[in-house]
Order: sequence, then structure tokens, then C-alpha cells
Amino acid sequence: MIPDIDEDEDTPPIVNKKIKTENGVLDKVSPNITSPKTRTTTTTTTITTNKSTSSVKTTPTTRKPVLIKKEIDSSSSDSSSDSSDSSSSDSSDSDSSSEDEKPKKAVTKKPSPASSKKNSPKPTATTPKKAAAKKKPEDSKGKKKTTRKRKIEETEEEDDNGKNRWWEEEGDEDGPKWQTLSHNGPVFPPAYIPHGTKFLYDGKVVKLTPEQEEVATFYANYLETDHVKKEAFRDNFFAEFRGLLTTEQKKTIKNLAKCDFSHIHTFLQERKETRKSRSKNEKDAEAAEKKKLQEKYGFAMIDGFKEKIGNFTIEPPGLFLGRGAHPKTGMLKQRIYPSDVTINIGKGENVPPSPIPGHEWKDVVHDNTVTWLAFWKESINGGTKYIWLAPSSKIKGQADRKKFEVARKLKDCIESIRKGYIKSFTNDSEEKRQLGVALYLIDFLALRVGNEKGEDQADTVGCCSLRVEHIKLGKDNTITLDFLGKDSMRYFNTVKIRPDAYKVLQECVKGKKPSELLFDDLSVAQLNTHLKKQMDGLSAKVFRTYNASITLQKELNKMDESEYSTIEEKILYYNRCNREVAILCNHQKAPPKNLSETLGKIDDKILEYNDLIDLCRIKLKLKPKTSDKDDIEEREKERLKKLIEANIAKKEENKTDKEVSFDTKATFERSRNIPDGEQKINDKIDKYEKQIKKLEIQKTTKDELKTVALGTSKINYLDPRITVSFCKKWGIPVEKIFSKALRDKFPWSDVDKSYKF
DNA sequence: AGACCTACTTAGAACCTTGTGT
DNA sequence: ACACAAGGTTCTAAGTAGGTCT
Repeated sequence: MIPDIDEDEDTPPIVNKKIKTENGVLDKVSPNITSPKTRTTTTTTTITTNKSTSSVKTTPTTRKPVLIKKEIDSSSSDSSSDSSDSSSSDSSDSDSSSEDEKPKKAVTKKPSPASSKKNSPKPTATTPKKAAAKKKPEDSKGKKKTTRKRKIEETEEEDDNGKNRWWEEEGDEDGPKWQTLSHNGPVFPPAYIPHGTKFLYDGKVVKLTPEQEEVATFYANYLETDHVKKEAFRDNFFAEFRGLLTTEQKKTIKNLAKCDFSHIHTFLQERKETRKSRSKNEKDAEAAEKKKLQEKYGFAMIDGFKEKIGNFTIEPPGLFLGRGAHPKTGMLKQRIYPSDVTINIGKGENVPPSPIPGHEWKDVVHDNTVTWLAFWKESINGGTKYIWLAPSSKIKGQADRKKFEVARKLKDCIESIRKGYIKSFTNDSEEKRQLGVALYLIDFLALRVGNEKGEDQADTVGCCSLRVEHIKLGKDNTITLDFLGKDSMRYFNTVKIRPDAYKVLQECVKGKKPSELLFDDLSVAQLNTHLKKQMDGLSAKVFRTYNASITLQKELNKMDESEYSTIEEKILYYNRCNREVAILCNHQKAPPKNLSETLGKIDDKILEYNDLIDLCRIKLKLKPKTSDKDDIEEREKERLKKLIEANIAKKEENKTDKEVSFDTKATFERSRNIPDGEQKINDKIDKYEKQIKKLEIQKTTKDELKTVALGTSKINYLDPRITVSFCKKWGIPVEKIFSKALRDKFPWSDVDKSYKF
């Protein structure tokens, strides 16, 4: 960090970041957050806006929190007895130096794996949910649907209990990845079935062979999307398409603009509709079929345990959807056959037969130094595509946990590393100065390292590949970074940096053309070699993990219980901390297409409730709060009119417009009925006010998160144990924060509330 | 030393399911 | 009961990083 600006050594800055979408709309994301210190204030400010609202949110769902409370109580009493076990095993098999970080941790003897497997009621991250599953039926008056669903879940989880609880055992994480491995091989996408829908060129029907039709159909599918707006996409596709034409066809079909795929497009739309409206029986049958396939091909046996496979189907052929300005976007991704696929399987295991007659596997290997089950080369860039186990597997889980352990280790040496790179700002060697500043930017701004890229890829950069054109040196040690990063997401950020770093950057820019490398004396390999020397296992990406997790931990610690008292509010707080991390890591998403529309609708609703409140006030002979009577009545008329129009538009055939209009009016007026009696009217006002507050929260959240994606950091950067301990501390059911998939991914995260990253 | 290759993690968009309000 | 939005899952592109080859 920058000690002279930033007092909080460990926390990365949440900077004055503006996110600009590709079309040039400029949005400020947390504009007044400039450093951890100010951030505190900001958070509090936001909280205040929300404080009032949160009570609204909880009220309608009182039943749930009460239930939840019970579950938590029971589960936390379970866990207090043995959770220290899991946290001690956690650290002992990874990093002893982190031991002193956690003074609270009792060193209890490890449970023998055998006994812990079945006998002890060991809680997992999913325990509270199990309790919920068991209690819910009594509680919710036996709703058929829920009961059935719960049962399924329960069986699934009970299954889990007999399974591989690897995180409780001593792990040998180096060495071979597996001892035995068997699986049924990948599934291939179905062969293309021609539909015969007509294709026109220059208004005339051109008969297509199945191969030609297939590719035309790929394109037709994207007609309404942004892909076809890219020139490269159209050009690349057309080149592929023409490549499939006969010499004769080529003579006429020369211009994509004259190709008419609209009939195929319509056909595809209709087919989607038909699929959607299949009978329930059909859907069920299909689901059953899918499940059967999943059962057979979706699992591998590895070291005696059944593990889920992440992606067991080979990617189907299609058009390559490269992100951003990828020069190859729109090219044809060729169909993959068994003869393209190499299988990795245990020695002596049954090699699955090739599912396509006449094609044999490209190769069968028995390599237990790797974790893939199969791979093939894709036709666009010659890249390798793999079949791997799912994130819930031991192999993935161990690697994931290790990643966080490395990041925690960084915590112990971050101070000296920071001192080191700051010192090198004034080193005599230009190379050392550049390395220092690059590292500083990676640490301070959570930049990616930025490997070199080829000409045939989108022009995106990271720290080491930054060019002079990507940085502007402003006044007062301020820099503005503006570049396209991974996935062509724009990183646009103005931030004040250390003066000594600023000086080095001035040097880096001096006399260089915009297209030249900012750090021309530095390579990624050098940088990582340097980091390896500082700490075992350290590389540039660890800084992102470290800064993301430490930020979450620190932000969560700051929570003011009195401001966030209910579970709902605490979850809101958690999400806000999560958001800070997402902004730090520049995790963006495209804003919802109809955001302004949605927000407008909410505004309308709020206005409507305000009007209703005022109507109540008028009846109470009080002065209306927001509008005068005439305005309100005007709007009410308008509302009724719109409602009638809408209802007429979707009316049933046997009704006349008049009938609909009459009914709608009656319903509308009933909804406007204000009861008699002061108390009743006041109750009504209360109800409306709560609605308004709820809508306002909704609006703020939507707005705050319109371009920020929380998921990526949750899945990849935040040590799940921080979240679990936060949940335990405040009695929040983990499943409120971690989806099923995440709970499955992090079975090893069941620590007690004293866990510290 | 650096180009290339392999194996893995990280990423947003597309798609699908579930929950919620009317 | 139904529409629609929210949220979760799936898909596959796009990174990182270490090893190997020249």
C-alpha cells in the first residue's frame, strides 16, 4: 500500500473508479471511496440510507428468521465441540507460520478419519440447511411441492455423508494426483439433423447441403444478437460459409448482405417455442433421459470415490464467439470426433469404447500427474480443451484450499514485500524500478500480470503489457489507467499513487510512443521469478486472491451490529463488502438491457404508493405530503386507463372490451378503497410506507449492482472460510450467501466463528 | 533467453429454474 | 395460476504460470 496516503497497511484501496461500458456510457462506481479510511465513512453513509429500509424488508418474512434462528442455535452448539478440529487440521497441513495468527485456536487432537466419517455428527457448511430441511415440513403446513423437493435434497446430502471427507484428513498434496481412475469417457454432441428450411440468395431459393445448412443455421441463430453487428464476425462467418459452397454456388453467392437467413431464423424461434410448450410428460421424460446420461457419464471413480465430472460433453460445433474485438470471432468451430480426443484413465481400467463407430480415440494415456480425463484441440486457435472433474471434487477442492493457504501465507510477508518494492523505486537499475512499480500496481490496484498475447487474439492487456497509451499522468500524483483487460472488460480508473512511484512512471513514459510498452525492461517471467524468491508459491495472481480476501475480512469486521441488526440486514452488509471486492477486482457485467425501464417502473410504483398515502391523508383531513389532490386524481385516471388498456390487450376471447373495462375498473376501485376509522387508515398508510421503503432499497441495490458482478469474486477470490465464520458469528444460514453449487465447492470451509483469514 | 506448449484458474454471457407478486 | 424477474447453473472463452524445447 502507499503508507503516506493510506494508513491501513493491509487493505487494498478501493479507488475512485469509473466504469465505462464499451458504448461509452460513463458510470461512477462508488465515487467517494478513495481509501480504506474514507471507505468506512462511505459505507456508513450508505448504511444510514438503508437503516430505515431494512426493518421493512424483514417484517413480511418474520416466520423465516425465527425458524432460521432455531436451526442455527442447534447447529452451532454441535459445531462448537468439534469445529476447532477442522480449523486446526486446516492449518497444520498447510502452513505452520499462520498458526500464531490465530491465538484463539485450540489445538485439539485430530479425529481419526474413520471415526469422523460416519459416527460424529460433523457439521458441514450445509448443516444448517439440513436442519432446515427437517424442520420445514412441520412448520410450513405441508405444502406438497416443498416437501417433495426437500426430500430429494435430504437424500442427496445424506449421500454426501458417506463420501470423501478429504479435508479432515492429512493431505499429501504434492506427488501424483491420483492412484486409480476410471470413467465412461466423454459424450459427443448429436449429429446434425437437417431441417430443410429455405435459404435465399438475392431473393432466390438456394438449396443447401446438410453441411452448408448446418453452418447457415449457426449464423441464423445469432441474427438478433450483437455478434452480427461485428464486422469480423460477419466476415469470418461468410468466409467459412463460402468455403463450404460448390464452385458453382460460389459464382453467385458473393455477398453476405444478399444472404437471407430469416426463414431459418424464424424456424429456430418457432422450434424454441415448441420446446418451451412441450407437455409436462414430455419434459419429465426428457429430464429423466438427461439424468440417466448424467448418471452414466457424469461421474468418475477416483481413488475409490465417486466424483462428479464438470463437463462431460464435448463442445458442439458452432461459430466461435470471441469476446471484444477478437479477430477470429465468427469462425467455425469444427465438430470433434473421438479420433480427436485423448483419454486419460487408470492403468488396467476398462477403456470406454468410442461412441461413434469407425472412430477410435486419438490416444489413451495413463498419466496420474495430471487431473484431466480427456482433451482435444479446438480448431480456432489450436488451444487445448479438457474434461475435468467438478469443483466439488477432492482434486479441485484441495487445489482451491491450497490457493487460499498461499494467499494467507502472503499475509505474513506482505509487509516486507511492500517495503522491498517501494525501496526498488529508487534502484539504479531501470529494470528493478520497473519491476517495483509493476508489482506496486498489481498489489495496489489488483491488476492481472498481463502476459504477452498474439496478433490473432483480442488486444487486451494486464500490468506488464500496459502500453504508454493506457496511462495518463495527471496532477498531484494522480494517474488514470484506461485499458481493456481480460474478456475485453474496460479498466478505467483514476487514482492517486505514491509520489515515488509516480516519478518512476514519468520516466517509463518519457520519450516513448503511445504504442510502446510502459514497462519495456520487464517481463512476466522476471516478475514471477522475483516473487518466487520472496515467498514459496508466490506469483502475481496471489495478490488478487490476497487483497480480495483480506478486504472482505476487514470490511466484515467493521460491521456495526446496531446498524445491521436483522439477518436480512447482515446479508445486505455482506453483499456490500462483496461489492467492494468486486469493484477492486473490476468484475463487471453488462448492465441489464432494460435497466432504465425497470428503474422507471419502480419510480412509478413509488409515486403510486405516495399518491395512495396522500389519498388516505386527505380522508383524514390532513395535508397531502407530496402532491395536491388534482394531480393525484389526474394520475389515478391515467393509471386506470393504462390498466384497462393492458387488460384488454390480454383479454380472453369470450369477453368484450366493455366487460373487461368494467371489471378492471371495479377491481381498481376496490384496491383504492380506504377503510373508515383513523386507526385503520393509519395502518394502511404504514403498509404503503413499508412498500415504498422496500422499493427504494430495491432501486438502490439495482443501481449499485448494475455493472458490478459479485459472483466471480465469491467463486474464485474470497476464502469461503471468512464467509462461513461470519455466518456462524451472526447466526446467518450459510445458504443465504452460498448457493448449492458453492456449498458443494467448499465442503472444506466449515470453520468456527473465530477463523481469521 | 525466449518461443511454444500444457495444465490449470478465472471470466462474463447465455440459458434455465425458481421465487415472487399479482 | 400465471408472468416475470431474480438468481443459479452451464458453457466455453480468456486468462495465468510453469515446463520444455530450441
